[in-house]
Amino acid sequence: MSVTIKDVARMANVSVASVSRALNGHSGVTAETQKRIREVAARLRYVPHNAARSLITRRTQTIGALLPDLHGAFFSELIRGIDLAARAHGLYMLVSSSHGDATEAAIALRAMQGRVDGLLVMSPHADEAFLDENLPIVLPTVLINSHVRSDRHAALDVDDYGGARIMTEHLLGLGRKRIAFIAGPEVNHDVQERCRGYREALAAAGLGDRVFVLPGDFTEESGYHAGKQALAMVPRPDAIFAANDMMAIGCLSALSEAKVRTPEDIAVAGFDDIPMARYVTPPLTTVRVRIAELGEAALERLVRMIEAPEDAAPEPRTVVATELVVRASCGGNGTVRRRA
Amino acid sequence: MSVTIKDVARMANVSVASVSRALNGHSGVTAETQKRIREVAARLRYVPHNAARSLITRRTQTIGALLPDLHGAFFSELIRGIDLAARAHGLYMLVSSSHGDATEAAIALRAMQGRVDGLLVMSPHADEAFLDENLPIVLPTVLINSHVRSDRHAALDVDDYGGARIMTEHLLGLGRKRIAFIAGPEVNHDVQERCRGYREALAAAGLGDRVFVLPGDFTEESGYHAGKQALAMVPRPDAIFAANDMMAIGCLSALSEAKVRTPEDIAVAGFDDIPMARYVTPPLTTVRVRIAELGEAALERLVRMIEAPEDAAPEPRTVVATELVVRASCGGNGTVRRRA
DNA sequence: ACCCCGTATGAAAACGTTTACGTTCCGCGC
DNA sequence: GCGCGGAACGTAAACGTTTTCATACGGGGT
Repeated sequence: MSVTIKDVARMANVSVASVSRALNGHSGVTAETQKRIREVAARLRYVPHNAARSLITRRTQTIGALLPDLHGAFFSELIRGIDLAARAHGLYMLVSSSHGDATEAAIALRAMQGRVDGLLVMSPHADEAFLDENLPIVLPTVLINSHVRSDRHAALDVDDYGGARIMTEHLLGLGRKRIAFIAGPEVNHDVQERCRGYREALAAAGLGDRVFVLPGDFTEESGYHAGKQALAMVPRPDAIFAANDMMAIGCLSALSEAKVRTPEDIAVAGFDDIPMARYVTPPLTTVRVRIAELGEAALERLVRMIEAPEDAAPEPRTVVATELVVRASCGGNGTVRRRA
Repeated sequence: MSVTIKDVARMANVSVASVSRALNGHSGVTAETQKRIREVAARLRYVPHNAARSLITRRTQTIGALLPDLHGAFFSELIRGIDLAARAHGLYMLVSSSHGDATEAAIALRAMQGRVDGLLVMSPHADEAFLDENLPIVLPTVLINSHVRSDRHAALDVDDYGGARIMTEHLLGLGRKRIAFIAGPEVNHDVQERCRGYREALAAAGLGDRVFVLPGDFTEESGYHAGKQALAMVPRPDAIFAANDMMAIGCLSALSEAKVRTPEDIAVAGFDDIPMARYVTPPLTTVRVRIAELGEAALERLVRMIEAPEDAAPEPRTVVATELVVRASCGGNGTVRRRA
């Protein structure tokens, strides 16, 4: 059996109330009593039972993170950013991921009830109705990269559109005229925005009839296949812009296999700037997303919501900047251009 | 205010006991009563308060993971493995990381009290005394890659020694005679074991006097510097074995910068088989550690401990296998050799 | 008709905290 | 000397569950 506050109280010849006060640093207890209680607590190795505490205080010092998956560099970085910021606020992080379908996500969401002070949600299933159905009342929630536009939940997005647009413009600026785009999973909100950036950049350049979208699913293999497809096109594209880095890397393999030179014959660009992007041959031009910062920003936002009184004005939807990272795969010179 | 079990009971004209029974699928409640209660609960969007529940059941359906850091592919994979297995058991994962010193780790450890059913610990600070001091009584605990040898806690290790030894033997088998080793942080248990594997393989080959250990700290930069140092040695090594992949990659940069050919002049090998290893030029020969499997195995072990009755015999210390992955950086041909 | 037993249900205790509210006591000003 | 105020401390309620125990009820065996 675990040692409880009662044991400490008995040993120190005080009431449980005094123990609670002493250990939490509240007033109403003599310095010497406090000292005595602290000593007894330390001797007994007393550690308060958090479930009991949060039952009464309605605080758990924990935030929940609902993620679709944990695969790859993106989530790794996201979690790291969240954890970093959480730690700074003395918060812990309850992680739940890999829910393939909405039912699983719903179960996970409900399991968070009474365990967390707030929620960070990044899930393709998290639409408005889903949240209403499963989210108990007023749990502060921040949506990350969600297509949901609600004024009841805060939202934080990556500037996918801006990043894709500036990349497309960069390729156009290098003189490329036939730019193909490798898309990702259709349901993915980021993909849609990236694709939109690509389309609109072309349209703005008067090349609206040169939109070539190849299918992909974010995996290296799909990028490889898309690369093959691009090679089969007549006339061939002179640039390929993939919706993420892994597909761009797969595409590079397809090109080098076909002895097509990068960037001379076909320029290649990706999106995300995963660590690997610097190390492939040739180094990959891409759009950097400061993922850890995204996580940090999301958590900071959540903390503000948790601490804010009811009446607090809802903050506007926040957009996290992306930046263009030019490397050899598109014939650039290695500069980084930041974009708001 | 949140809707509680009492609200459901009142609305359904039953007692809270019946609601509890109905919702938890216990016997002692008519099928039709159960149905009615379920309907009311759904209508009111009732979600049980987990803190209250675990206060009485002494179960939280949560395991804690105490990690030193979240940086890099290793922890990403580890967490993924843990999460995967946890999800299969209906468990959630409370993550705490980045505790720079023992004090922070202790705070994190204590904060887990009453929040988790078991603990996965991977921390350089987690020695026997530390655990005794801060770990409340009988919380089931699995130590990952720890140097602590205790029969009170379960332990799970990567076969660092075996992996390093087989890699060194492989390099020797290719005819390399002067093999340098780039070490990692001194306190790191894995590093020590890897270094031991390297030393003993050399000793077994009668090359005990050709042990060259260069300092490193697991970062790419330190690998780069170690590469420079290796180049300055007379006579030069004909192979460099880095204690992890990132240092091997940094080393590759140093060599290519100095126009030294890999593998013709100097073979290079790493350890971990991070995703990037396949993509660098030349692709990196390395020792694969199935990190996700390590995480899964650790969690499975923990689950067994949680479910096991007190009297259960302690399982022996488990070692997770590594395998040799031969790629171009040491002149191999791309095979994988498994090792128990 | 009566007893008994199993089943459905309710009342209440318990889990370990925090905190509102009393109570005691001491010192101070009149 | 007396009342009064405030500090120190204790008592007990509250948080939302689960579970033990008691109770009511209905039916079958005698």
